[in-house]
Amino acid sequence: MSTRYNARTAEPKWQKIWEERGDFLTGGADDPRPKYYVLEMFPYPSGRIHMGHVRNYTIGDAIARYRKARGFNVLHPMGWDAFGMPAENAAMEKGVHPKGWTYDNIAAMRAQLKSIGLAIDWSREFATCDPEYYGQEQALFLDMLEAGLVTRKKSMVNWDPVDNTVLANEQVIEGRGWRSGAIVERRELTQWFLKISDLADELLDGLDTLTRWPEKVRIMQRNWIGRSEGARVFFPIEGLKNSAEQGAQSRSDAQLEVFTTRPDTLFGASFCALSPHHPLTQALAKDNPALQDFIRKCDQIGTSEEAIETAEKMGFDTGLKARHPFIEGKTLPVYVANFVLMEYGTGAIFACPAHDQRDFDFAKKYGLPIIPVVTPKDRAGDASWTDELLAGKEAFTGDGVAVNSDFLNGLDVTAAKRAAIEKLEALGLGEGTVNYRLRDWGISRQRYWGCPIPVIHCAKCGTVPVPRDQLPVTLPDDVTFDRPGNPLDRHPTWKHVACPQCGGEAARETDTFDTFVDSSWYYARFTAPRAATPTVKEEVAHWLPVDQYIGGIEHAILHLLYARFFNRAMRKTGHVAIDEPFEGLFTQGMVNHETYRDAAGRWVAPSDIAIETVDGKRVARRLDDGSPVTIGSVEKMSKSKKNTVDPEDIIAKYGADTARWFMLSDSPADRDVQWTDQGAEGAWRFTQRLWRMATEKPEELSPLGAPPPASFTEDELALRRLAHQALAAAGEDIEHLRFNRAVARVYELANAISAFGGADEAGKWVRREALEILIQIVGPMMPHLAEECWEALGHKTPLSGSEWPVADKALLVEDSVTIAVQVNGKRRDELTIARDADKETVERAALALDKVEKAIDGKPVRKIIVVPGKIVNIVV
RNA sequence: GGCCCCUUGGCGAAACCGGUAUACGCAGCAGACUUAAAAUCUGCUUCUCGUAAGGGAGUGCGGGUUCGAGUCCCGCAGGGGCCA
Repeated sequence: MSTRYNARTAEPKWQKIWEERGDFLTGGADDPRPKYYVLEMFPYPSGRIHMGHVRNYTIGDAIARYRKARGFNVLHPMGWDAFGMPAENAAMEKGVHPKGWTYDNIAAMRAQLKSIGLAIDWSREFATCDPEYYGQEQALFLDMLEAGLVTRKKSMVNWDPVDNTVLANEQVIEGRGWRSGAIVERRELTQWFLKISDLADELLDGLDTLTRWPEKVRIMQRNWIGRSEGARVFFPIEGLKNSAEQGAQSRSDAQLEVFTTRPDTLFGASFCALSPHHPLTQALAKDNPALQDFIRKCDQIGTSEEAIETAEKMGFDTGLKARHPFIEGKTLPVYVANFVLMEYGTGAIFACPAHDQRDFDFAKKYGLPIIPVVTPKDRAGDASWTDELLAGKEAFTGDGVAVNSDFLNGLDVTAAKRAAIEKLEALGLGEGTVNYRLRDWGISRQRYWGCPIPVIHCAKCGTVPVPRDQLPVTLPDDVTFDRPGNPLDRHPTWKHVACPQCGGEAARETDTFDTFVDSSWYYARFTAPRAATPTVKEEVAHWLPVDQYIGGIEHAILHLLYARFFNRAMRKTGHVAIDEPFEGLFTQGMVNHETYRDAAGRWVAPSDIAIETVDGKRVARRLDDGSPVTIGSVEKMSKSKKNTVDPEDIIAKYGADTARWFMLSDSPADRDVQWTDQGAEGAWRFTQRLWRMATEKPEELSPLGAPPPASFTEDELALRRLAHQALAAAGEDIEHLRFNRAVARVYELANAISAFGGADEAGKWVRREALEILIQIVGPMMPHLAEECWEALGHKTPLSGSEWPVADKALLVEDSVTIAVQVNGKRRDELTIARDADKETVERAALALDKVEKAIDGKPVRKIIVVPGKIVNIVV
């Protein structure tokens, strides 16, 4: 019965059986099995899955199936990150309603995901745009508002003039909006914020507990939080003209408050600088057109730190003088400078040009003094060093010894910082403090397709939360997208409501949440997706944290930091009982593909070309007109470069299992993988080979359930050992997401079974044992094919309902081992010897080898190192 | 510029705690089967000297530690990521 394996009929067949059996429905809280929660980052419903999804969900699926077979009660849900701008863009471009567009896309993508054969509990599915979900999100927000975790404040925002919305700093890439690509502008708006910076230390310390996270991600988050210890220093100001300007000070009696990470360099200070948005700057600008002009110029640079960093340093001398806290009678000029950020520290700095690059550049440009106060340790007392510094282009920012610094002289940087802070505190002119790069999370978006912020603005009562019994605040359906701006704001009736407190005329908040809010708690909602409260105590206690979270590295900072914060905020408001939501994190690599361009330099899709090998070189041509195509570099699959491969085409041609197998073979899951036709062909060939092995010669297999034979030959024992070793190793590999190694084990075992000759009863029994183990290992990775083979072998219970086999420990260790024999660290021969042979026996056997004797060449043996089971090294 | 990571055959890669480098796959070559092709099966495939037996070199480059280094340490080069 050597027919071809037909994925097109087998895959839907098993998908139906799994669904009917309810194999992947999660067991209740009373389920005696240990819990295992595996979650992949839920997709945005763009309408079509791409290869990145296939990789992400195949990895999670293999884990889920393996854990289930190992006796865990597995929670493996799926949902949709369904709010966001593409739906509104579609509305503007194609005139379809965001809601219809989104739910249609969800239906299409759900069908595609199902065709991959994922072991998902679809009964828990939800979309973030379901009112049942976002209503609970509004309830969470009100709780956080009450708990003081939310604030509303004026702030400078990144305004995207094309999308007409506020962007988070992380959404600004190289000064442009991450979606529209428009150059971002600065604007001041009143916004809702979640107070993530209040939890900066908690979030930082928590990173140390995340031992099952990639070190890389933890480092990125640590840098993002950017904790820096330093000092606040108060510089008394001279030359203020009127009290209005004094009133604008951050401290009374005309002091300028400055944050610095280098209080040890105070003696090298040569000027102070204010941000263009500092209150004092604003006050001074009121009757100073030149300064107003200067501020405008600064704003044109953009808001990103990078843009500000790379822009030419510009300054405006205010004419004010700041008194040096340590040096009696010394004053520093006060500038407004474009490189000082209002959002970092206090929006004002003192500058020490010798030891800060930006200050250095600025001082050179405006001819301000450069006073070195730290010298490198090996140049201490070397006068020429100062000349070199002044002549050069670079500030000295390293560690060294303090000089020209009065009471600090001779101290290293760390000690000098401490001493400077102590002195400032004694003088009442400053104090040690901690500053963070992390800023509060602005969550207001001027968009329609998002979760409405559940507050009402009343002229009399101020900002009033929407009463709980009026939740959810749902989006109106009758909106138009014919104009830019927020449709909620211009809706004729939606925003007009009575104030819940005084009953007077009031207006709803028309901003909606940043979609990162939606994705910050969906993992918790999956534990009780239909509950009338955001979470259910028993369910979150049972299921959280997520045991294994899987997604792209691109979310290393944004999503993962927000979710960690949100989870803490949920804990403080009584919705969850743990700090860290994701115990294990795995970041999978991207799917790449070669790129192709035609003679005119236009990108050409892989499906439009044919590749042949001519004289050992790969040559590509267009399929339609045969014109030559240049083969370019391998890059991340993207629509713009047209180097995508549609999963649907692959599934139609080879079946889902082939695509899954390809995704798990070869490259480690955390590295990028290159999609190639040959690789896909290879994966497909293996599916056929496995099917042949399971079906071709049933007469060479013992009947199902036949009793084990009394004894085995050496060959039989060898195959049994290999099978059980592969089983044990592959289990370990899958547990640690090392699928490429598990795949290699599968090939090894398959090769051994094919080469196995045993034809007697014992041989048939061993062949069946090995084959069944092979198919069970393959099960989590190519589930449909494995089921089909399993059934062909006579099993009545599907693999989806079968337990993972237990490897026989006695078969995992060999009786004899082959070890290498080295002479002076150089391998000369190998030696097969009993595993438990003692040192002396091994030494004697090693010395008796001809090649070893020859290599020793009569020289005296000085030492023999024996590592049991590994190696012998003879030193002569 | 700072922080972090990576570099192993023609290619993707493996090598667990410092112990036989290149498992497994892809591509390639040779052969079997076939009228022929596809499919399948068998063998070869790090480089180098040699007909062979056998020898030598070899994990980006240069050093070091060690009986022994792809693995640890120092320096350099190239590539990538994040933050600037």
